[in-house]
Amino acid sequence: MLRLRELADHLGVSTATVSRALNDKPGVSAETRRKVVAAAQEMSYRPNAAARALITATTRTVVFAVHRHHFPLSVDPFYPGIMRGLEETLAAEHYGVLLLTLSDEDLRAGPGTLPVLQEGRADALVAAGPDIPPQFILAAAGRSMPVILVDNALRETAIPTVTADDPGGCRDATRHLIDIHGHRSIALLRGTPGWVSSDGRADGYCDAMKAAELEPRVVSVEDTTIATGAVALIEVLEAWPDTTAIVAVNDAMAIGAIRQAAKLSRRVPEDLAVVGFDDISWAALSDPPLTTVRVPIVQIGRRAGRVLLDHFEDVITVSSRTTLATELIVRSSCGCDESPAPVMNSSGPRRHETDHE
Amino acid sequence: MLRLRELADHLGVSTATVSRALNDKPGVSAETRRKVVAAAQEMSYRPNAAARALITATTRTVVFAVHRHHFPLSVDPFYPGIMRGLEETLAAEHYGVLLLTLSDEDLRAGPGTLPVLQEGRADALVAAGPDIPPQFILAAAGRSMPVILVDNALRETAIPTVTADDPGGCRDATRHLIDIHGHRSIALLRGTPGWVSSDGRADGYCDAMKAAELEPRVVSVEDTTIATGAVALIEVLEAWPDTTAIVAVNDAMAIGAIRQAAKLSRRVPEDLAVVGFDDISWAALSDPPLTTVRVPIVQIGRRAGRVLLDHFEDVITVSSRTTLATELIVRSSCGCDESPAPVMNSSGPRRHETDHE
DNA sequence: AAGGTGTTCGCAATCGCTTGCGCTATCTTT
DNA sequence: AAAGATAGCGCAAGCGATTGCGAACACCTT
Repeated sequence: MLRLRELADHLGVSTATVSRALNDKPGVSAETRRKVVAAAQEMSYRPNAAARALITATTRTVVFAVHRHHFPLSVDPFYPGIMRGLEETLAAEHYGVLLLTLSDEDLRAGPGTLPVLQEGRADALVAAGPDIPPQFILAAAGRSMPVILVDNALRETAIPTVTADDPGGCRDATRHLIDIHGHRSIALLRGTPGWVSSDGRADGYCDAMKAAELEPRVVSVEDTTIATGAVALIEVLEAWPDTTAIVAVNDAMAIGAIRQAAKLSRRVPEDLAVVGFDDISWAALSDPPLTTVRVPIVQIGRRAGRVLLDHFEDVITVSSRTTLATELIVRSSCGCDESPAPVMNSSGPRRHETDHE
Repeated sequence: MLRLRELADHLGVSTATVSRALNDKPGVSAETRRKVVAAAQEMSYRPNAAARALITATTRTVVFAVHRHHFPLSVDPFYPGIMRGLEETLAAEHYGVLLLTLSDEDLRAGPGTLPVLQEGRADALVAAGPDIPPQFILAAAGRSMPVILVDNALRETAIPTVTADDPGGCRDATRHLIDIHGHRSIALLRGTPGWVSSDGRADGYCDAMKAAELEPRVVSVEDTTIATGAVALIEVLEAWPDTTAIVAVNDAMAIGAIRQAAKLSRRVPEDLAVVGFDDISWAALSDPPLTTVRVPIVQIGRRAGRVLLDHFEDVITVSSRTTLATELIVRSSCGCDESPAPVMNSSGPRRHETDHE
């Protein structure tokens, strides 16, 4: 491998000059800079990352951390999609993304035991998903490593966050059932409380119901899978037999509900309208095709990347909580015969952010 | 951050001794070693990765490269699953895994333009998938960076490889249709020729057919999606209307075929038996549930990790081509009413490998 | 003509760790 | 008892980049 020294000797200048020329630092004449850049290009010189990292204390690497059981999710490549978005935008600036899958053990032991986070191998941590415990996140943030959360949020902290507009998306979906199809008896199938996405979606449902002066009907179950979706539907129909429409906090539960409805010989959407959330790839392929709320998975990752790049560029940000718009994807499981043009989330793209300096 | 120097001063020994003690190098008494290790633990000392990398010319990092459009695949988290397996086993030895998603442009330009591969930021490259062009792989391997291929292979090279037993799996699936269900008119739905997985699976199908003295019926289409599966089925039925069973090279095509069969009012499995390949999460959920061949996704990644670790441990390997066993998962789309115990791939786990030294 | 200002560039220190080599003390051998 | 072998440890030289500081030079200003 060609070293800086050799390039400098070849040009008859000092390493200092070459370094400054290549890094766009002042103190080099335009003429010299041109020559240096040309020679570097010509001889295909690449700076050694380790040497640079040693002195700049910066690695151009960020860690993407996610619960091991959720990468990928059994049913959907949600976090891989986010990671890909992150990698796309960071790679453009020559940053790399390290994957770190966390076992339950790791989460209990905290970030102190993870070499990747401890040996100065990364400049920042992107923690994905609501099941990374706050104490883990705070411990990582405490070690003066920038942390940013995706598909998660922590109240009472200044930790930057990128999420989808869960409340808005679920509000739109619920409203669609109320306004377009005239449903009055709409139940929510939700998962584990405490997860920000589930909570946000539940809030959106309740908002829409209350705005229409309807009584919310909520069933909570552990986990948000096809199996629990089926169970939740049974509970709903026992508690409120007159229910005509279902909002599920994710597509897996919605599909579970649809399958359970078939077993109970309730036709979807004639007897029971169903809408989901996420727009996983199989939503379009279920029978009937599932009306759902698309979350901009890759864009979440991209935006997280942008936030980080701003941070590295010394754009000092006091607080940064980004919410990305969702999109209602209308298919036939809600009773719409043919798909009209997609309806944008009424709240539109939003970014709550306070930039300073 | 605590430096080696400070630890050494604290103990009243030299940095050399501390370094040797911590790295299990000879030249330190058991007693001193004990003390050093204890103090390091106590003061939670972590070596600086950059400094170490600079002198050892080794980074404890490997790159996982995959085509950007395939991470994740639209329908299935195949490569994320492999990456997770890779990360799991490498993390145990304190190695990190960098994700690199390659655009078509990157693939054309070659590895020379990618900072992550050029700046000495990684010790090895794991290239995933059949659509990374040979020239790209060879160029990367040429730069004295170890390369290993997963879900791909290159003839006439010594590049280590980890793949699933595609021929074996497809042979088993085909045999199942012949031996258990007595089918004689079995067609193969296959995708783009040249992709090792597709080719291997097609070979396995042909082998089984020839062994039973049956005429192969093969339809090739571009791409292996639900849509092309449907198209391929139409072609099959036009060419051979008496076909009673279908082998598809992946589950997406199989599901496409099942859906198309429904449109043509052929019942599955009564009029047409269908088997797929991959066992994606939705195979069990399709209607009818899909008989398919499970490929050990995460294990492929794990094995790739092991091969790399061996390499880093200076286990010199002349050639290494690992084939992992698949498993036939019998569900009702092939005509089996209830699922018997899963049938192991008859070829069993195999590893063609020549270790030297 | 002397001094001031500004630009361009090189010297050398530094980042935190590893490791070859040499020194000392202890142990074994003849 | 002298000489050689061995083990344990420290000194100091790197690894390949970045960067503060001063030197050299050109160009103005008084």
